[in-house]
Amino acid sequence: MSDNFITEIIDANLREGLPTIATRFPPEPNGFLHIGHAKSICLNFGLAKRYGGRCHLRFDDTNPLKEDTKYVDSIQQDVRWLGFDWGEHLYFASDWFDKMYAFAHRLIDAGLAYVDSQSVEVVREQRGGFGKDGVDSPFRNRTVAENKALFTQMREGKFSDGTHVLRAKIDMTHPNMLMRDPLLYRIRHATHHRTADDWCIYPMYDFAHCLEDAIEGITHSICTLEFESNRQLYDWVLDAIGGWAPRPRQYEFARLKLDYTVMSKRKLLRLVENNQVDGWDDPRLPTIAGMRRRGVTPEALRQFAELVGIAKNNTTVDIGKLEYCIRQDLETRTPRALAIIEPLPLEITNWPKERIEQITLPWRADDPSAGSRQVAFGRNLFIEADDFALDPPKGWRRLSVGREVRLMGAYLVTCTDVTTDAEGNVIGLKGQVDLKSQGGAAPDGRKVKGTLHWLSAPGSERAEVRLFDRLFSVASPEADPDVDFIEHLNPDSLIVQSKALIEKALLTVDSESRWQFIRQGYFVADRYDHGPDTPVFNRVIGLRDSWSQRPDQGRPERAKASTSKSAKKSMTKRKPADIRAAARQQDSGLALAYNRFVQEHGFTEEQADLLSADRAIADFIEEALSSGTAAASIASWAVNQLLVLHRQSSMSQRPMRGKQFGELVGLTDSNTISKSAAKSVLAEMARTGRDPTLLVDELGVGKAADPSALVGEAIDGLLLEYADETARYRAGERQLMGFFMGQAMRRLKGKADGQVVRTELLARLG
RNA sequence: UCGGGGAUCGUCUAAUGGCAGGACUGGAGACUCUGAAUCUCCCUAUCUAGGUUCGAAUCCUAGUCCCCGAACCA
Repeated sequence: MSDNFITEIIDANLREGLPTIATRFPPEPNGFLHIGHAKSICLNFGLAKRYGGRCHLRFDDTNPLKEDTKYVDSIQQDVRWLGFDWGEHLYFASDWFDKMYAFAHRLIDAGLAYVDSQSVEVVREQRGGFGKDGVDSPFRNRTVAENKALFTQMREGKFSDGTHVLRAKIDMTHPNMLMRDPLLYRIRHATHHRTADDWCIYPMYDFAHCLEDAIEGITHSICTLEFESNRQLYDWVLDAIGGWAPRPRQYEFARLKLDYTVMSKRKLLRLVENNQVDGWDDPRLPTIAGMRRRGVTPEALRQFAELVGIAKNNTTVDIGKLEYCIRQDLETRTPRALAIIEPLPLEITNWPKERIEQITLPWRADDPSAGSRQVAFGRNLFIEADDFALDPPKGWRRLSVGREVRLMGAYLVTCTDVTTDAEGNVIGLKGQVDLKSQGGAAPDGRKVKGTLHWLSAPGSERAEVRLFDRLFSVASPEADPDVDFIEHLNPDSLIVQSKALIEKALLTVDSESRWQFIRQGYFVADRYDHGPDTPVFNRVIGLRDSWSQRPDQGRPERAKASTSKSAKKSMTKRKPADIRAAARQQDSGLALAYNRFVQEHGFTEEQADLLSADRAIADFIEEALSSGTAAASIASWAVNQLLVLHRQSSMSQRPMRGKQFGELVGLTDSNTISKSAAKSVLAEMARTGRDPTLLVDELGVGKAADPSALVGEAIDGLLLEYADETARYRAGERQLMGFFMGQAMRRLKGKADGQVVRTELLARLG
């Protein structure tokens, strides 16, 4: 697995002393896994592998109404097929129901949870909305004893569904809707697929998931972006209970979206239930089971996950990338076989009727160790209907009347005659082979560009071939909210060719064995329907074809102009400027500071605004101003350097004093140190609170007595060491200046001005 | 309307103040007993506007656009 923002976090955690990592893949057993899950599986298991940690497979089975054992089986099968192993770490959320129940009691004891006894509708109503505060439930202040008694009775089955819930006591006016007293437990008299009727109350996701992680010792709980808001609640629950080691943390990445398909369980389910596809493992579906049946390999899927990468951008991956991974993987692993999808008879008129010649063809032309087999050649042959043209276009290399092509591994043939039916369709060809061209080589060395695959009547068998294509005919079937995605189904996503021909050797191959049908594509013997008497092959993916134009040659149709309601209204957030103004309104000290900054010290209004929104900063600046350094310099440095530090950790928490900051800025004003040197001094000063003059000495960044001599010397050395780059620069690669500047500045440790260095560099580079 | 995220080639993804890189797609060519594969070359990007800096995709400010969140779902 390559680096990404999560591996960076893990690297940092490990450096800080975390002994090992544990991740988990936590599907709910209520549907089949799809390629989006594959990305997550590769991430979680891949991380565990990379860092020598572990990855749990955990079924998040907290909702008995939706879940079923049949899904837990299929999910395990899919994960294993993808190539991952959870060892002994197979868990179910339901394994921890007892513990969770006990934790809920602890929350009640701490006064952090209460039993509410209102209807769903009322609870929803009270929650408020975005920008609209919620209101407290009348049951919010029940006593601990009351809550404990009620919750115990809930567990004992004294109440019917929907009469009571356990809620966290947080804040009904919280800006994050999830924090408005979220539900922790609800009553559900339902039989659970594992715990049967042991329970009639079940924990909600936000309460259960973080506890599952904590109980199992998960260190990095990785989920998709839509759970970002849930993180706050995740942390709340774990902190409220406390005492975790390791304490799990949640991180979110962007889930996979693909062109020309849909990924949500709901939409997939609709396709399955409406019989628009043939079950969850229909080869056109992006489900793992479907892709397996389609003939895609786990290696290709893992390679795809790797190529797509892990980030936080909301993106849609070009399905061509998946197709590339599939082709690349199959290219190296499949033997080459002959098959004709739409046969067109070709009679070799100069070949004796009874004569059959066994032609030896290698399974792979590039690898003799792959072996070979014999294919019968005779008078009555078939070629691919597409390989003949009545009226050949420019550049046509295939067959046409009067043209010569090679029948792969056999003979050169010239078409002499064509028969058509009443409608003008070609129904048969006649031709003559050059009998001296056995093996396919021209006796006189003449160039024959076209090479066709072929089969003879006695050397072939009928087979069913299923040609799959993209499920939807547009790139973003979900883009337009006014059009049902079903409307965009590609009518040609499945074409069954029952009169295809395969060479005899393919009759006995195993189900799920994969082949390249030469010049056609990659095919797999169907996992279920294929057998010696009923050969059935699925086309995994066609070969790349730079001759015939794909139907979607041009740019894929991207999302139509999104006219959804949510897109139209511009979401204006509370602006930082407003927050600062509000701070000054609340605190007259800040307002006064603002005025002083502008009137007494000549700050620009923008500078004054930025520096007077927070007491720690405003006071710090006032102190810096007392150092006697020019106010303009202080303002500029404060805005551009100090605020960043302040954001990382408040100035009030730092050992550095305002006076020291003022002095440092003064050192640059007086040209004692360069600005870049001052930045490194500032970093150190902010950390340790030591005096700037001291640090300048210690870090050795004071300006040299004769800077240009020092600079010249350094640059001469540089140009010698980087002769290549120097030559490239002189040849015109001016963007290398940044490289030279970087090297020079590093070497000079800030003893010189950037400006001087640049001038000298320019002079010497010519 | 409130809160949380995100904007880099057509697509996905790097660059953590110092040569905007890689992959897919697309284009051109070479080779070819698969119009495949392989090889070579090429096209194309830092959301906008200001600022700081010798130097900004990266830091500061303002703006624009996109995504997610108000199930007793996960």
